[in-house]
Amino acid sequence: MQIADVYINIPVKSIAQAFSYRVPESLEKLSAGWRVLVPFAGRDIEGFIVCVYPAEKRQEHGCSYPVEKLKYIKAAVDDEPWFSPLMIEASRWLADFYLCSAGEMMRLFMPGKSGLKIQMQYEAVPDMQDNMLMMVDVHRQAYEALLAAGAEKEKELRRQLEADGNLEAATQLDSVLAGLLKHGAVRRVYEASRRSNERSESYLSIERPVTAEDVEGLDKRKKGQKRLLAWLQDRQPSDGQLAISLKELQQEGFSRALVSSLTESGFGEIRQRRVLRDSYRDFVASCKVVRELTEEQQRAVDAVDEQLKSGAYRTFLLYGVTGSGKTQVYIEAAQRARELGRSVVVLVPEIALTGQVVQAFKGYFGNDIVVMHSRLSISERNDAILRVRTGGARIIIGARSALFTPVENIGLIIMDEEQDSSYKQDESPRYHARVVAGKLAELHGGVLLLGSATPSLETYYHARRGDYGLLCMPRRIGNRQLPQVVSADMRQELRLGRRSVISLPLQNLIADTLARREQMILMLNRRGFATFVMCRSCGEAIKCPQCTMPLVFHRDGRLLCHHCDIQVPVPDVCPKCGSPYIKYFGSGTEKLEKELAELVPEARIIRMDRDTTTGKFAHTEILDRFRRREFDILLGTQMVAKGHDIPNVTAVGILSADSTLNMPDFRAAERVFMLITQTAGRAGRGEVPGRVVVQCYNPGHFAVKTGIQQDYEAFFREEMKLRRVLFNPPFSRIIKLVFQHEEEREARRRAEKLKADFQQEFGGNPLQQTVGPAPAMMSWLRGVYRFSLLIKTGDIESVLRFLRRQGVESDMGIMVDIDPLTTS
DNA sequence: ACTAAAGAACTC
DNA sequence: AGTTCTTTAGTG
Repeated sequence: MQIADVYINIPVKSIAQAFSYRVPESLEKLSAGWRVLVPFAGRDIEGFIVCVYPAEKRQEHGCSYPVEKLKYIKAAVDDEPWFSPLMIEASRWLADFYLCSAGEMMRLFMPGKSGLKIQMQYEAVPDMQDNMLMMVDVHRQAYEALLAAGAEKEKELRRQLEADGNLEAATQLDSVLAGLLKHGAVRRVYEASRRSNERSESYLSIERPVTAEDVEGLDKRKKGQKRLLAWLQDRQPSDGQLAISLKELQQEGFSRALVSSLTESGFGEIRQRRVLRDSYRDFVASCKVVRELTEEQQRAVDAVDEQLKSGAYRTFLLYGVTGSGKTQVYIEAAQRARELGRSVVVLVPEIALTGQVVQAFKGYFGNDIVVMHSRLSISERNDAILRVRTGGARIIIGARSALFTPVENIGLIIMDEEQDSSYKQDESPRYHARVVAGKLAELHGGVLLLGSATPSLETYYHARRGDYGLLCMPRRIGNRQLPQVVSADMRQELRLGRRSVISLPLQNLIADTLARREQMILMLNRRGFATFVMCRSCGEAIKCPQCTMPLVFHRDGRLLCHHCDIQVPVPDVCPKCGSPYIKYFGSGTEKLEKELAELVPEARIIRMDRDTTTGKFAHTEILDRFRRREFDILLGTQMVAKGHDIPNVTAVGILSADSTLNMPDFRAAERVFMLITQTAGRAGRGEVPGRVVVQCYNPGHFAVKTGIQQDYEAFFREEMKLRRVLFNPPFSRIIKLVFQHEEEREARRRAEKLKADFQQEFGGNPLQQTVGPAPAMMSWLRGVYRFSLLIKTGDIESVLRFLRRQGVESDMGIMVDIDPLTTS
């Protein structure tokens, strides 16, 4: 008798452990990595097998639960294991590190949260007609309907009862079913179906070569068929086997009816085949294949190549200024990995940037490419996985979730713009793609290549220490100049009585750029119209009812919470004091758009922020239209600053470069520096040198200054001094714990308790510090008070052990964030 | 004395 | 999370 240890696919901390099941003889093929259907707590649910062993070895696997009491696995979900042993190992390690369950990590390796759709149905137990309960009409009607139908979902049963005219039974179906269940006249059954839906297409198949005689031999009246057959003869592949989809034939002007009549004349037949959806299939290469590398590029590629050949894991930082040709290095490195028969994962920070990388890679790798990100439908992702598994594509391009493509033998993981904050997942499990990529590369014996012009402090620190290989590319290709950046002091603007969002220097730049018929980008890092709405009588800002964050006014008249997407009607009077004096403050992209339209009515303006980029390709579409010069000005949130390369853009305006500088967060300066350099880097990608205006309130701050000078090294030196003094990363690592409880006092008390235990354990050790507890970012969220406690540590392993001992892992009231992006 | 609702415990 | 077991409040 075989026993399987199974993780249940429910993201709940309290059942984050393996449960054992007996493997039925019919399913003896099962091993670690299979997805299965198991009975659990009175229902059926999906689980992942992590281990299979004979019943006699039960003791060794650490549990004395009697074997006879174990339930049987019901079924397998797929025809093969879904998770490789390596994926399970990676999940285990990551779960240990991020203090979540291994099952929760494993879920990330599949598209959607589960592979099964499980629905509850009701089934009548036969021969219960004489039950006392059946004296009541409604019960009898429901029972008989179920008896006639077999098993049915509640919805279907209700519809059935309505159709039969048993309206009373239909309306009280809930309690009727509860009664029937209790008396054993009805039982619940669970129907599981696979979640992926496969798409197929019809195609014309002709298995023997079409000859000129065939075409001639057709009846003279069959003109259309003759034309089609002749066309097919031209398109004939060397082996003579034709298989062309009806859709393609239709596009060539051959109707379905015509194709059928051709088959009736004895040529081929119409068949069905599965198609693997790929919305990026028709992307064309954006540039011609370049073989010549600069000396710097060549050195970088050689270093990666040598490491790849050694088969040992190592991380490299490709530290190259904007325009130094990092993409070419990625392509060459990927080529080397593919030559060794290994898979490649290419990560970009934003889904919208995948298209661009696909275009860059297409010319070199053709259909060896597959795209993977969360905006693809689950079915599309399943198709992509199948393409990887059947060997059709081994270069995976996508956003952070692409890391979890179930793929074998990864030789190279590339993370472009590695400093980008979107590499951190902001919901549980709160992983950082850099950490996951590092672990995967280590387990696969591969190379992790981090690329950036302005690396995160952590990464650059490790590269300088020699933990990572450092590959520098300080020169721009063709020695193109860096853009000229000037600041506009918004305090002075105000002193001169100028209250517009757009400063005079920026107005001049806009006018000049338009006059020269060049394009420009404006970045304002807040969407909406007015960023907060306040009562002028009592000073109260209108807040989100769920999370108490201030609401943002949008031009279409909606009040939105940018955190939980809740929509609230705009009040006529203050909800607190009843005063009608409600005023709108702050400016977002919508207001900028309006002011800009008034300032330069002749300019063609397009806005890009989360409100205008809802669709899968909305983002690419806006950029493409801008690239085609349908617009003069692209304005938007920081998404306009990320990675794309538009040659005719010669000017950039950053509207609020340092608005987040005073946030109580140790990364505030880093964020401001990155924002300025990244955005400024959009200017002057073509022949004309770029010009940039940075509007700010703190032109003297070193992050603003070094940002304007685009001097990463200077910023790094200055910021590292502060980080060292304050024991902040990279000199320490931070763990954020958020304690949540309905009672404010209890939330605080539990935070204090953990802090006391921590000090008991590590007290006096200068490398083990706590900060707080303090009210968390959203101190009240959906009826729950939140307090956060920070741990700064020089020895994260021992802290993780301590937290595990404290039961943090399985405590629903504590949210853990390792290496959080913000500390507030 | 019995039923419905609310809360806690448990899930191989 | 969802089911079932346990306790408690509610009813005539």
